[in-house]
This record gives sequence, C-alpha cells and structure tokens, in this order.
Amino acid sequence: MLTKAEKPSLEMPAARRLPSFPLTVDTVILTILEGELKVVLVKRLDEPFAGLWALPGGFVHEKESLESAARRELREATGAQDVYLEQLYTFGEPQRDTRGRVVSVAYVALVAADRCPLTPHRLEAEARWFSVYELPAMAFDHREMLDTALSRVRTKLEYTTLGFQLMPATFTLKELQSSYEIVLHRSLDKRNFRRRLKLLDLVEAVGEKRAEGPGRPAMLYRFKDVDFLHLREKGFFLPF
Amino acid sequence: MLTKAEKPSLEMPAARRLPSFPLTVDTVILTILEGELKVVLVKRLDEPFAGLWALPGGFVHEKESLESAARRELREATGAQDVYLEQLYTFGEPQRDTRGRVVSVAYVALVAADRCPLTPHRLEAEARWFSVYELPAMAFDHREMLDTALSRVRTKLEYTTLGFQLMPATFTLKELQSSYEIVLHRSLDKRNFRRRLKLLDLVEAVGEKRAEGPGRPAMLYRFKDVDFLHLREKGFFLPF
DNA sequence: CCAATAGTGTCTTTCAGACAGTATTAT
DNA sequence: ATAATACTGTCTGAAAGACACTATTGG
Repeated sequence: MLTKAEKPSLEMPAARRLPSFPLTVDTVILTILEGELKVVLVKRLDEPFAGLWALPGGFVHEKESLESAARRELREATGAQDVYLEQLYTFGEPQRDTRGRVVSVAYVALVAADRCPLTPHRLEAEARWFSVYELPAMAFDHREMLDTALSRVRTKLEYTTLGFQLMPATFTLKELQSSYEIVLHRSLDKRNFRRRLKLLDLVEAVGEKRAEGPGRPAMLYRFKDVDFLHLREKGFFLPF
Repeated sequence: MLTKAEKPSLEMPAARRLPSFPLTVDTVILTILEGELKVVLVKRLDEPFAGLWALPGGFVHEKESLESAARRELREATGAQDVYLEQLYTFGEPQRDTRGRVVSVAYVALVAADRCPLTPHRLEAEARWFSVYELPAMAFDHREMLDTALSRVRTKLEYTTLGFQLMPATFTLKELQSSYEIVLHRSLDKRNFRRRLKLLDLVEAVGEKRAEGPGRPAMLYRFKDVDFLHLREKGFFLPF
C-alpha cells in the first residue's frame, strides 16, 4: 500500500498507524431509454444487502485515480467509454457501510442512448436499467446518491451543454426537446425551446430524416463545435 | 480501524486485504477582512513541504464523519463554530501526497468577519489570513483547492443567499454590497444592487447607524428569515 | 383530402444594465 | 455653505413565457 519512500513515510510519524479506510467509487449512470430517464443498478450477491440493488461501484485500487476507478466501473457495468463523467459528492458517514467504515466517492455519468449496450452485464451480478421513478429498494445510501445526481444533472442541464451527452450523433429537435423534458420531468414549449437553441447557436442541420410514422419528416441536427466564449457571454457554460 | 463485526468483515472477503488509504480533510476558510477576501493558511512544520503554507487540514479520525472532521479543523484553525460549511470536492490523485497515497476531501467555510478570532492560531503551526490575491507558495494541490473554492463561492453567491454568511448580524447596504464586490472581484451598480435586494425581499431595516465619518449616516439592516419557496420562484436558492 | 407530425412568429412581461440627481448629516 | 456620504427612479434592451397557425408528408 503506502510506498516506502526514502524519507518521510506515512507509517512513521506517530508511533501508532494512521487510520485509513477502504475507498469505493459508486457511479450513477444515467441515460434515456424508452422515453424514460434510467439508471443502471446491479443486484448485490454478497453481504451486506445481498439481494438488494445498488449503484455500480467498487473499491479504488492502489494506484488508480478516483476518476479512473469510476471509469472502470462504468466500463464494467455498461461497456461505455469516453462518456461524460463528473464527480458528484463524497459520502463518508461512519455507519454507512455495515461492514466497517468505507468512504465512497460518487460520480455521475451521462451516456447517449445509442452508446449503451442494450443489456449491460457484469460477470458477478445481474444489472438492469431502472426508471428513476420506479426504483427498487437500494443498498447503502445509494438512493441518496441517486437523488443528489438527479438534482445536479437537472440544475446543470439548464445552464450548460450537458444535455448533449444524452443524444446520439444526430437527432431531431423533437427528440432533443423530449430528452430535456424527460430529465427535467416537465414539459417545455416547443417554440420557446427552439428559439433558445437558435439564440445559443448550439445545433446545425445535417439533412432530413425519413419519416418513421405518418406526417412530415423532421430535419436531422447535430451539435456544433461550441464556442465557449460565446456561450459564456450568454450565461451558458460547458458542463465541466 | 475496521470494526470486527460479527458477520461480514472487510478483512475477510478476499484473502488479501483491501487497499485502504489515509483520508484527510482540508478546509478553505474564507472571510472578508480589511476589505479583502482572505483565506486561512497554516505554515507546515513537517515534511513534506515543510515551511510552505497549506490549508488547515488533517486526518479523518476513525469514527468521525467527514463534516465533523472539517468542523474540527475549522475550530482548531479559527475558533469559529456553527458557520457555513460545504463539501467542495475530493482530490485523490495517487501522487498528490509525496508520502504515499492520501485522499483529501476539501470543504469550504465562510465565516463572518465579526466571528473570526483576530489572529487564528494552532498550537502546532503559525496561521495567518492571506488575501486570495497575494498568496504564498502552497503545499500539495492546495492552490487548486482554493481556486475550486473561489469558483464555487462566486457562482453560488449569484443565485443563493450564501453572501449572508460573510456578514455580521447587522450591516449597512453599502457594506453588503462591498462584500459582494470583494468576493466577485468586480464592482456593482448601487441602485441595481438595491433594487434586486428589495425584489428578493432579503433584508429589513433595524435602525440607524451612527455615522463614523462625515456624511449622512446609513441605515442598519439584518437578513430576514427567508421564505424558501418565495425565493425559489424568483430563481434564488438557499446555499445548501 | 385527411390525418399526423414538423415547423414558425408575435405580443407581453420581467429583469438586467446604464445612468444622475436629491437627501441628510457634521463641520 | 460645503463636503461627504446615503438614498432613490427612469429609460432601454434582452430574454422568457404564453399562445395558434401554416407546411409537408403518407395513405
């Protein structure tokens, strides 16, 4: 564990050892699937809370950064790589894990629907997408983590380009608006939504979509390479 | 360290022990003093970085929550209690501490100028208030922590009642505006500032202030018990 | 031509930003 | 009366919110 460095070592200073704690990362992985905001949960096989559902997470390795650990969990749970990942909050109540004290650094990830393996799975445990409005009983303080994540994402959606992360490469404006509505859990006015998109100069048309059902086909759009300074002037930010 | 619980224990599951890490909390303690935004730094006596200045911090005890640990550090560094304290970010790069891997949970505290002991001191080390614009070389990644804290505080100042925390119980509108200007590091228009205060219904007059210098004396104000729902309607929030 | 969905423009209100003069006090 | 500081009101432009009709397609 601690490197036996030449000069000062964490083992030396006091006669007694420093208290140290196992560290975990837990990731709140969100996507939009089937018109709903969904989160990945895995079924626990081991105690404590065996049989309950939990956020994908695991212990931080010796020489791994926190974000690397979170990305590792993300990859194991969904196969997704290079997706948006943000540190959320650190949960460290002494009693939060019944086995002993474990501190957990929670992360949020947003993945685009088209980059999610349809059924994420790990070797160790069953994993499923759950609607954030139809959640099973959850282990540890994972429900609190999820609530914190939703609150963070909803706030940031309004003044950052975070929403991009949930979309496939091309999409219709209707689909984009739906995503916002699903995350924010309220309806938006179509004209006002589009007016604002135009004002912020966030998207550009790429072609026409063949209609899937009846009715006029919608234009396809993609996100433009955003001009950070331009956005800031309008009180809009990148999500990091 | 880990409780030897009856059933599952963190020592059991695998044959090899789980990696575990010493955890520290570091607190960015901000106040307004002498017309400047200041932060408490303590001079390090021990390696690593002996002689450099650092944020007040220390190891998390066995059975202490993270916030308790931060409050303990806050109390040791300044004597302040019952002040605003918010978790900021967790810094966990494997190489951030040269002694070995230490993960640090950073907190921000805002203290009112009249609640700061004039010269904070600890037994172990010299402590001083530094202007955030005239900083000495700092240990570890503490400079990054401070920058993160400033960014957080500035953002929250604009849409929360966080600014309250920097003020004494009563104050003039001029003083309040000065505090905002000092934190935000830009000047504000007096009339627009007051208009907004009135709109949000944040303060109430309590009497008159005896003039200290020449000129018309200013009214004294205090913060009202804020109506959370009312604020939310106006896009304003409590700071937690 | 009908059903279904995509796309667009205007009015009103609110709020932020820029800006200058009056009021009260001590000397 | 003068100097110093406190206090206040208006105009303008930008953006948000509310709201209804036209356009394009397949059947």
